[in-house]
Amino acid sequence: MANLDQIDRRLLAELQNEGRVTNVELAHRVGLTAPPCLRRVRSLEEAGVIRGYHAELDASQLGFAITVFAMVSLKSQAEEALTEFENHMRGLPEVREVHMLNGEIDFILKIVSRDLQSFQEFLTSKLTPAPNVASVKTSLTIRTAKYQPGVPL
Amino acid sequence: MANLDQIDRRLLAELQNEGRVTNVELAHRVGLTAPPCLRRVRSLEEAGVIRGYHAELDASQLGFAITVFAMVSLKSQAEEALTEFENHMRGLPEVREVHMLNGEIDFILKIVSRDLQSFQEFLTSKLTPAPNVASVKTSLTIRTAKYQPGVPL
DNA sequence: GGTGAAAGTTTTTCTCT
DNA sequence: AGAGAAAAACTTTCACC
Repeated sequence: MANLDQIDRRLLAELQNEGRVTNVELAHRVGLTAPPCLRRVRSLEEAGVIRGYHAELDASQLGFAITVFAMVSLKSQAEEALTEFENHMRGLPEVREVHMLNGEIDFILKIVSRDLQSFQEFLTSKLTPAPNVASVKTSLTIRTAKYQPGVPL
Repeated sequence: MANLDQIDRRLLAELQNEGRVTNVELAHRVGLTAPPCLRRVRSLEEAGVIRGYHAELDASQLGFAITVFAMVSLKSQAEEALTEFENHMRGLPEVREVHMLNGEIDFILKIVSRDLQSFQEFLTSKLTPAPNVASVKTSLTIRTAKYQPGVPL
């Protein structure tokens, strides 16, 4: 775990909220001048504390009306079976997130599709037949009331 | 839904993957010069197709070891009860995502905490006593095998 | 680890097509 | 809408504290 001071934390909080803020503005907000601020950002990127930057897009305006959470149980929980399933999921573009959980459900997936039809097609032809799958329960997202990716800095 | 051509889609795909790419580089990748490329990006921001930019941070390096999915059922599904619950959740920084679902479970929440103790504290003192909550089932994330926020452009 | 100034890029505006 | 040139702003390096 990286050694981070208060300035680093504020800097990361700013970048998490506003990933394209300019370095001068960022420096100003955290009380530094531009060069040391940039050095800190670069070093946080190097260290992998900052994993990358992403534009957040409006799925519905792009024609992706359907967001689904799928709870998946596997037939075997052997490490080999788990990683085979994970690798398979990495190859499916509709599957945006794969989280391995404790308890009854082995994985929760976040799936984004254009419409119900293409989701059903995906479910029956791609997800259910994936290696080791015992059961899949899906829930449609009616609406997303809060979406603040990241950590509560 | 916005009128988007192929150039817009490629541009959005690039920004979703690499949110801090420079405008000149972005222009080059989509086959434009810088000025029209910037005009397109600004207009997509204006239209809300681009909702914002975020740095993706490594939660564990920042001392947030615990990611939990909580499945919440409410006592009432009247719209007023739903929005009251949602508004309450918006005020809790540990709760990063709130998705309303169809079926048995009313909401799925993504919660990020520093450790098990602070999560338990949060669960018993903040989440379970929230207005209208009938039941909460939580699952700890063992590992996240895929995390590609956004849409499959 | 921070500062100030200078050099190199990039963003942004303007004008033209 | 897109292109090229010019102005403004930002990033990045350097020498110094």
